Amino acid sequence: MRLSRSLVPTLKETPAEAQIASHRLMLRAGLVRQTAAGIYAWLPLGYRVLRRIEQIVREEQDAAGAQELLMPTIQSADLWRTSGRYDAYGPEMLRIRDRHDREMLYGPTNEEMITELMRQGVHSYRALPQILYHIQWKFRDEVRPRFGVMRGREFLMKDAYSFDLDYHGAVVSYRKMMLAYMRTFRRMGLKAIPMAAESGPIGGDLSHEFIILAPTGESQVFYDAAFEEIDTSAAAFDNRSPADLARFFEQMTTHYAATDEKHDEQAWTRVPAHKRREGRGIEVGHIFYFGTKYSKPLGLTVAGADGKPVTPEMGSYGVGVSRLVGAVIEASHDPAGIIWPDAVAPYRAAILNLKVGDTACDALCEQVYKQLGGDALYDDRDDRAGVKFADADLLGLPWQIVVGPRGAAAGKVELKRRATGEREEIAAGDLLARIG
RNA sequence: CGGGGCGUAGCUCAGCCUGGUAGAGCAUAGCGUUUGGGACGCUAGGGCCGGAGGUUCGAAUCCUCUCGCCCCGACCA
Repeated sequence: MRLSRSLVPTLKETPAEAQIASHRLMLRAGLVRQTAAGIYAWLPLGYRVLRRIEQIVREEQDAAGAQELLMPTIQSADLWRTSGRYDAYGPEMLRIRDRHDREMLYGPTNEEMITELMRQGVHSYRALPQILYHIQWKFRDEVRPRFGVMRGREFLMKDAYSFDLDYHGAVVSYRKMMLAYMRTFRRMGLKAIPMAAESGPIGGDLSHEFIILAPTGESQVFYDAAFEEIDTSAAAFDNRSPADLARFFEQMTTHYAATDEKHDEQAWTRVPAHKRREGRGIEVGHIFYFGTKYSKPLGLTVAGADGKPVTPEMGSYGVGVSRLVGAVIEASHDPAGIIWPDAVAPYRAAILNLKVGDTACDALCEQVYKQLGGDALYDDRDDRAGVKFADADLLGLPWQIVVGPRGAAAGKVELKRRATGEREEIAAGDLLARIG
């Protein structure tokens, strides 16, 4: 992407409304623009990040055996009346009417719809278990949207739903998703800790919030350092093995972890002092088991092995995809700007042409840009070098390739690692090998 | 939904109290000088002062209503 012909409106000054680092940086780096309270347009650079995060979520869902589908944003009120939630949900649900005065709503979640789809298409115990998910925009009419995309009214969410024949099956699905979540967040360079959450009327211990650690997070969190040592890789746990999943779940739930709201001082003192960790956290995921809460009222049954109807046990699993963009920034930035983890960066590198119009500079930049196969943001603006350095730090791509008249003639560039600030001068020909 | 605040140029804001020619910095465009960490000079463009009503000879400024947005609290991926 050539910066001179791109919609990347960077701002030197901070817009007045931005209170937290990620919101400020997303606006300043030209990733998003607010279009209404809690509603954002994703500009080209921000959209690339959103898509990369979405793709990681998708790959880990697929790896867990979940099937992707896509349900609509608009739903009919009748469906929600069947579960009793049309009235129960309250003003947070955006209700609309079409031209025939039919009552519709902009979906805040999809339990009813997925259950109805299963009811229509699945009739035998042989078809279970299944986990289905989609990545779709949701709308929740928050009383007070804030913190940019961290708490927007319209947001992109991955929501998965599991259907099992019995409680034991549901537990396996639950653990499978928990493992997928740990892998998902790790791939984005985030440290996530599952913390026990309110499980609602069903009870039990099957509800966890995933909190990622970030210095500017909303809530104070307390956890056992043992979490940092758990290897969640595919080699450590096979997600097709119930025994592995049980072992994984055991490790995830025996150590202490709680947000300030649920912090238990007595349990905390039982954690060895050198293992106690405190920090700030952001909730980026929530999983829970809720039995037949929706399958029952919506009449979802399958024929069991004995021919008798069985009402499947369900669970649902959410990840705030658009929130993750903000969360990643909260976890990874410095005073100069964003520091994208390699896995989610919109481009691998920024190319800074320090003297546009200089034959050697221009030629070398073009050559490097071509070498990177377009996976670079080429700052070819006819501007002061200072602006380019400042913007490059603000945009936070993993690598900065500085091409100036001094080195260009000799085919040399300066390579800077954004995260560490390390610089080295290398031959342009060695670039690809160096930044792999 | 309770409490507080703000709407003036693309952005940050001054002007309002005490009514009288709509401003600054940054950004943008042109020319020139510049070019290794947010340059300098000159010039130019850009405003229904959120909207409607009222008071007044005259309203960005005073009054009423309205819309939008932000912050604190209760709630949430």
